Amino acid sequence: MRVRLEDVARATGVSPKTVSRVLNEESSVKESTRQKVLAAMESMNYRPSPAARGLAGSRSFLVAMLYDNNDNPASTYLAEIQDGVLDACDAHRFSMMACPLRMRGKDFIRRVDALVHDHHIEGVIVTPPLTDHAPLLQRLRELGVPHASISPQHRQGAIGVCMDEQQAAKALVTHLIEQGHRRIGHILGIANHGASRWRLAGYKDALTAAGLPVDPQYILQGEFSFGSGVLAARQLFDLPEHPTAIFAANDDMAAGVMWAANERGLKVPRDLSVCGFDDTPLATQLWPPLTTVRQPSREMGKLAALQLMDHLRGRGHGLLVQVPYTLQLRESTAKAP
Amino acid sequence: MRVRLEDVARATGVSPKTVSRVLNEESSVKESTRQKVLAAMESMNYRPSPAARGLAGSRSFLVAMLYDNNDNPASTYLAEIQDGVLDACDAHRFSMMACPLRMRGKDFIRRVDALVHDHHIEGVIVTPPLTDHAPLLQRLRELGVPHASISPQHRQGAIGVCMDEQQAAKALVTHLIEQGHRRIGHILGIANHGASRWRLAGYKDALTAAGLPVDPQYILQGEFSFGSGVLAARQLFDLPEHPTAIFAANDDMAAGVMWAANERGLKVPRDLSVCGFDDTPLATQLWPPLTTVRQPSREMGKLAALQLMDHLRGRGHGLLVQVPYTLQLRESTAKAP
DNA sequence: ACGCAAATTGACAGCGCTGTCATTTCTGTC
DNA sequence: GACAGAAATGACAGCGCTGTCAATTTGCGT
Repeated sequence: MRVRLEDVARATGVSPKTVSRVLNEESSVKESTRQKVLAAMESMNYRPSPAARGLAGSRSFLVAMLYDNNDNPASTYLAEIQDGVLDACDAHRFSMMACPLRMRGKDFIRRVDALVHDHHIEGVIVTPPLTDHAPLLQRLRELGVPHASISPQHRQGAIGVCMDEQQAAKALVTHLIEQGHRRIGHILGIANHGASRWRLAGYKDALTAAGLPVDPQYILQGEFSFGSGVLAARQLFDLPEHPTAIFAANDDMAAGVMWAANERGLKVPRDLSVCGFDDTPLATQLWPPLTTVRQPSREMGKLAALQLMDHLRGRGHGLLVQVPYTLQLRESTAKAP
Repeated sequence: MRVRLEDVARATGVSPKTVSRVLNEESSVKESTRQKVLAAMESMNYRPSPAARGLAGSRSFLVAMLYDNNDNPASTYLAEIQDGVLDACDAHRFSMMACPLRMRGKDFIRRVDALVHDHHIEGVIVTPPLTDHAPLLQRLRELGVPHASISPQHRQGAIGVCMDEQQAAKALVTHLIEQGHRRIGHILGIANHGASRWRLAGYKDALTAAGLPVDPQYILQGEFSFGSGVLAARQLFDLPEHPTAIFAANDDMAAGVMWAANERGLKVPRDLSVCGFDDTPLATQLWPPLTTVRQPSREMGKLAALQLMDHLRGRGHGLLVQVPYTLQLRESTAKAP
């Protein structure tokens, strides 16, 4: 009923083991044999059984994408990454399992153990903020499961993909300065997230490079959410000399800033320039459209998955590739009033 | 190295087969034996190997979530559904694979075949607009793979979850009418999507119930995207007697309407009331916040998955459960000018 | 043509579980 | 207390593939 490896072997006149070798792209198969087998597989529409492969060998052709759905950055971000990962997996005949994790208690590690143990997961894609969760990385190492990270903070020896967020933030704030802004507010993301750090660092770099002071009262804590953007913006507006521009560490908070500005009767960009980071769909759905930095999440997911699979296949050592950012200058920023 | 079923059997003093029976919750096991085995499993921290179970038996404890990532409704919608599905799977020791499908050509069906064949997928969660893709459903039937649908159009005998979108839309538009609006525009979603039909039907119902005419010039085609909302809104504004309220078939298009209103210098809600549908995060990130209908996507994903798994376990026949909607009246709607 | 190392290929067991069917142990009944 | 029939358990093969290691073929130098 099902075409088995043995059937292919019989049809080709070789042993099952040889077919297995072809299937697994082992090198010790004569090219002519390989071609014959490949042809037979094709014509018989043979599809190996992952269950059998998993049982017999060690491989499972399964990778897992780990994400934190509690301390969750915008869901579109993760959705795009997932899409990219699936895309790459597809191309390499891997399958992916999505695994939401809650970074709380020991249960967290248990889930990872269970996942790896039960499904023979071969590798893992780790997304922020899990990328720097020491116990997780530690456990993965113990389990011998390679992982590729997306935007990890510790890049030493990491494999995966990253972007120069600091440079991007600096470019963005520099743009504001060039527009004549001198009092520029910044709303931080969740503490300890790499994104928060890099974006703050870039903000400071830009100010310093322009000879402007870094004034702590213009830097407020946020947590990447729309609501936290609103709250922080209100505080900034309450300052005696309120900023003429605000750089929020992500688009959601920038949207919050614009919301708060509306509330105060401040017109964007006439009275206030606003910019964010990530270029989520939201950015172009706001009025006015938001100046931000495009982060190619989908592409990043794909690249990370490719790095991981290359590594698993033993080809290449697995690298941390860097993707370029793009400034998206839109109408939410303008010359200083 | 790994605790196997056999180990548990030895520890309990029964045959492997009996342990297997306990594992699979078969009924013909004496209660006292069952308890002993269960206790041993627990204390030995036994975890069955999905690969072996898949190979030997027919079960895989895997369900797939199928979605169309081309004709994609807002990604947050799918992300929330996925979260709900994963939640339910987790509770029933099932695993889930996310499967983006492109509804084009024969390749589409091939992918489904491959999925079911390769991974022994036991059941499928189908999301709109795949819920009414005849060839897909047909194939699933042929393959003998049960599926649960989320908001299917053909509810006859379907299992899954739905919401009375027509009633919800009617309630929403009725609210507009009560606010004094007489010229109410509607922007349609993608043709043939259930969501588009129901929301239009509800819109008409409300008008008719209030004795108002259904004027075709106020009903424009959209495609659920922000951009299509902008385009449709512009056309509505160009009408000699433009509407004082617009009901867009989803939040993204409603955001587009608000964008276009800004462009025209129309003040929402003073000059124009706008409402959407779905209550995506976007709804509260707009200024003013959007009046819409809350659709509990996460919950729906969870319920659909539960229905599917109940069905797979042979418990219950699998039902089409209906979830309640909630009107979210916010500041984007007000009395007619 | 002969010998030897390297390159290919194959035989066979077994991965951890479940299906099938046989066997044993209970029930309740007369 | 013996017996039919149901309830509970077990023996055994095998799911489709790969690891190990042995067997065979090939290529090449002399």
